[in-house]
Amino acid sequence: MPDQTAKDTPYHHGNLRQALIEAGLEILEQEGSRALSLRKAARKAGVSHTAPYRHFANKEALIAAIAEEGYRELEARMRQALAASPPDDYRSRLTALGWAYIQFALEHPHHLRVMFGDFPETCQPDAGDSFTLLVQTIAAGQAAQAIVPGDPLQFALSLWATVHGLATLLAEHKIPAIVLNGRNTEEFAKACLQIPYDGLMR
Amino acid sequence: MPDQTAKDTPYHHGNLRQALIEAGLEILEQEGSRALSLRKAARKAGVSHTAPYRHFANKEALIAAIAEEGYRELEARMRQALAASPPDDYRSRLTALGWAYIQFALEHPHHLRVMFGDFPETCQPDAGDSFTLLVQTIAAGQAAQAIVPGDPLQFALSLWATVHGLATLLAEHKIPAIVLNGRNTEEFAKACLQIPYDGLMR
DNA sequence: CGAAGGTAGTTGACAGCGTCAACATTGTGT
DNA sequence: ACACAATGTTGACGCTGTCAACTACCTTCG
Repeated sequence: MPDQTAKDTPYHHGNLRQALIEAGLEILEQEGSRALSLRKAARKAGVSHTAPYRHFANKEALIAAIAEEGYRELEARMRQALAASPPDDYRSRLTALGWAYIQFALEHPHHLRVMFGDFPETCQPDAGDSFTLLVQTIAAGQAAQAIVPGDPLQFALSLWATVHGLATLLAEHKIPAIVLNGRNTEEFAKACLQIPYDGLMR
Repeated sequence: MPDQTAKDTPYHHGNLRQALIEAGLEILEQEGSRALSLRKAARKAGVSHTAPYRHFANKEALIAAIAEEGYRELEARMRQALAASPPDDYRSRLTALGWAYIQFALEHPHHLRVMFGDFPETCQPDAGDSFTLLVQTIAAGQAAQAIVPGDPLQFALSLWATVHGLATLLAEHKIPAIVLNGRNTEEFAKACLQIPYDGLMR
């Protein structure tokens, strides 16, 4: 679907803010983060090149909004993965969380970059809910005597780092081919996660 | 030191390629990756705005060269850390490798972003040597019966992911303040690393 | 109903960017 | 000495983010 023309846009767009976010998302998927520009998003939404400034203070603000969209999607996937995994098998539950994260990264590498890239003000609170999900899972595992005692925040961050590192390295194709060695990405990634799990499980 | 003027630059610069890399590095440190431009680097090196094209095919090529510089520095630091740690204590050796990586990330966050960012063609081979260092350390630990048997490449990647994830999250200030909780970054990061180590050590 | 004012969108301008084509200068090898 | 290759310069193009000034529409109050 090409750019909007002057068909159904009677001067006032209706919901330009959301349209710009979606246009930006499309650009991201199709052309990557380098190609993401305010003007292109505006063109895609069928408005003039400065119309976005009525909804976003600057380019960064649009990017931040796109990133937030990503945080929401990521959290939804993680929540879903958790709901679909056995309630008592904490290793499975943690694996499900990690794999959901990595799947998101593989399907939307550009979106991930925007979420965790250099764009400031996109700090903690955004990924906070997903992180909390991990902390709670660990705490539950500890309550069930399945996970070693210790600061759940510390444990969560360690696992988060492993998953996040794996996700970004996979998404940016920074994994040496020798390491992957033709293996299925899913089985490979999950195998990587077992190592810290072995350190946490009892 | 401001831009070069027409003092000591007798038309031919002498070693413009390296000068541009260093100029780019300076811009990176001082103004971040968003501010890095061919024209600015050229200005800093005291040449016209298209002179860089005699040494780099395009902006990406300059960035790739800067990234390579980073890979070299990172590898040097890791090698140094390994040399300075006890030869038989494999937990210490792995911790030293990880902490060297994280220190580099904290001191040069923008450089790290360029090394592992979206700039293509900056793939595996570059970080390869540092990665090999990790693989060798693990293999040595296995030979000494200090590390659990298993594919050292797999183990290395898992640890790499943890360290890389921690490094990027710290560098981008994506660690929720609650987690850090006023703790010393070094002790905190090292504590995070102990979890996968517990899974690997015997 | 009609004027007032705010909200949302437009036009035009500016400087900075990456890149290309054409040209100028310098060093080198025959 | 001269041609040639390597290196650097000038000028142009279209793209970008952003600002200022202007315009169209909606709402709301008199």
